[in-house]
Amino acid sequence: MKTEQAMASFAALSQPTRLAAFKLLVRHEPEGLPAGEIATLLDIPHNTLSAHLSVLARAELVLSQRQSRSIIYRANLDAIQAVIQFLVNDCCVADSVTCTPLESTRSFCQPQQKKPENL
Amino acid sequence: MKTEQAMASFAALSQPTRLAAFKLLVRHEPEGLPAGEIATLLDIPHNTLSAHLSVLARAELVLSQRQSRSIIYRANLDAIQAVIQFLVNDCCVADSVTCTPLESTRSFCQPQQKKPENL
DNA sequence: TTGATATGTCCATATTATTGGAAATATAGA
DNA sequence: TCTATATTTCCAATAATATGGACATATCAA
Repeated sequence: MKTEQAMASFAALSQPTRLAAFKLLVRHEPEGLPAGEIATLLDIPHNTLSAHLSVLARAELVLSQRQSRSIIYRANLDAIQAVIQFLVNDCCVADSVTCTPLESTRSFCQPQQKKPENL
Repeated sequence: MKTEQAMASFAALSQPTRLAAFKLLVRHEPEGLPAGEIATLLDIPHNTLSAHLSVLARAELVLSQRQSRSIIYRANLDAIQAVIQFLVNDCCVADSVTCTPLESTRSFCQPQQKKPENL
């Protein structure tokens, strides 16, 4: 993962509404949630949420797909896994520190059930 | 780890100079580096760095200790480990996702040699 | 006590982020 | 087509953050 993308992810997750939205979407994997329902559940105006979702999307932490009139947002678990790997490999590896090899971080977030094909 | 502290950590790491400073300190574990040397190595004014180090310190990502005229900064590996755990447990755990249990993340950043007593 | 060194604090400026009203765009159904 | 619904974009006000010059504080050595 590039440093720029890691920083974009950190910036995205450093804002309360965005962190709440992301966690909400993680809890609603793999179906996702329409933007309007996220706004309702978090009790914030739809246009404010839209701005926050676009920040999350730019950081690639969420994916979206239009479904009829709604736009369904989903957490990008691969991306958050990459952020975790970045922290382990780029921020956590000191001369005097043993880290588990890169491969073993891959086991962190493995979907149990197949993701739907339509995203 | 509290959500507030996790967000403070994300905010701290989302700024290029601060991320560079933190990574530099990780690479210089466990001796740490004086503030002035960090400023020199990153080529930024000492007062600008001082402001950034105080953000990292407020997020508890770095620890400091005065040593004569210098103030030695060190990366707080326990804190970055806690951030990783936060991501795994709070952001990565969806209904359909298996994560390795909390304990196994502890093995990530284990110092090989004893830390010096004076911090 | 004086001078040099190391770092932090104060402050003003510049930049970026957040917020939400109003209008625009996209879709669906009658 | 017209209307309702879902979401985004535009825009302007406000708030937060970043930057670095000037000054303050802390330490040491002579």
